[in-house]
Amino acid sequence: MDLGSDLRAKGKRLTVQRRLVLEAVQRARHHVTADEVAKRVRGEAGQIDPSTVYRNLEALEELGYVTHTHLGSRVTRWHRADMHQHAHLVCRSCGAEDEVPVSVFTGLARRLRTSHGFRADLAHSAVEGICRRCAVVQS
Amino acid sequence: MDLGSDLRAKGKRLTVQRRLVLEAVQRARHHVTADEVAKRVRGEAGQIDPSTVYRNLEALEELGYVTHTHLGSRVTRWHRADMHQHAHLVCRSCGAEDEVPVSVFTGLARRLRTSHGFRADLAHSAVEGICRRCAVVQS
DNA sequence: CTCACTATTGCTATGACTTGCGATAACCGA
DNA sequence: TCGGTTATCGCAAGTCATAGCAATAGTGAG
Ligand SMILES: [Mn+2]
Ligand SMILES: [Mn+2]
Ligand SMILES: [Zn+2]
Ligand SMILES: [Zn+2]
Repeated sequence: MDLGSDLRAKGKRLTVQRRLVLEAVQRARHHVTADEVAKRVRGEAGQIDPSTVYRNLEALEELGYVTHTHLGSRVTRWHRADMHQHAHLVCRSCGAEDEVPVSVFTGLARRLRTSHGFRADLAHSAVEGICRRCAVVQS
Repeated sequence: MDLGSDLRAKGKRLTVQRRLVLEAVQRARHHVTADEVAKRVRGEAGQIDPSTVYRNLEALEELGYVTHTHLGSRVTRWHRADMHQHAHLVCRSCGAEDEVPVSVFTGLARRLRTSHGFRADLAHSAVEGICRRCAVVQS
């Protein structure tokens, strides 16, 4: 299915801004912030309002074209939904980011599923903690 | 040790605002937002600036008097540090919150510790996902 | 008790969103 | 192709949290 049909099937519309926002996320190699998406769109086409970017990212997420994750800072990161999944470890002390495969979480995910009926998305928010290097220094 | 000595031992000072913020968190039965702390302080004493509340919560956290966690809505919740630990499950669809004992996470925590040297604080951010009831409805 | 030092306060500004609203433009049916 | 319906847009205003700065007030020394 193409974007236009997908959108209209949900009573939504394919606007130029929406298409540009999706293309900006898809062209990005890694996760991007909403502000970076806006800058990319402005470089490609004309002006676009920040609120339009936010609303379109949300709409595209509902359709399953993009997703977002939360890393340590207060900014949300967006990326195409078909990218390989991985979780993040963020050090509370030095801010270092590390990636781990989602397979590390499958055990816990299954446990939450069976004991609470809860389908957890454990890669959605970064795991905070103390990294190896900072642990050594502090002790 | 009392609050004043604890603070001065770290080169910090015991101000009226700081004491009021701590008392507000301690009197609360559950976790409270910074804004709720501000309201409580204003009810008890006079005016207090939001930024002062935020800075004092942070200072009291460094001393180990309070902690914070992140629930679904991106709002930070504060509570006294000596409360019993538990993690949160938040449903992405209906917003329902559920509590689970931290013991559910010890296996994963140990694994991250041995394989990455990372001391994870898995109860710090709520786990997002789909709750049992919403999973049934959607399928 | 008095005073100098400086941590902390209140206020203002900035950042990252979020929301309400009137104007615009997709979309669909005739 | 045209016109009405209404999703979406841009803009203004509001929220939560953080940061810079001058005025204020804990603190410890004398
Ligand atoms: Mn999220
Ligand atoms: Mn946090
Ligand atoms: Zn670190
Ligand atoms: Zn639910």
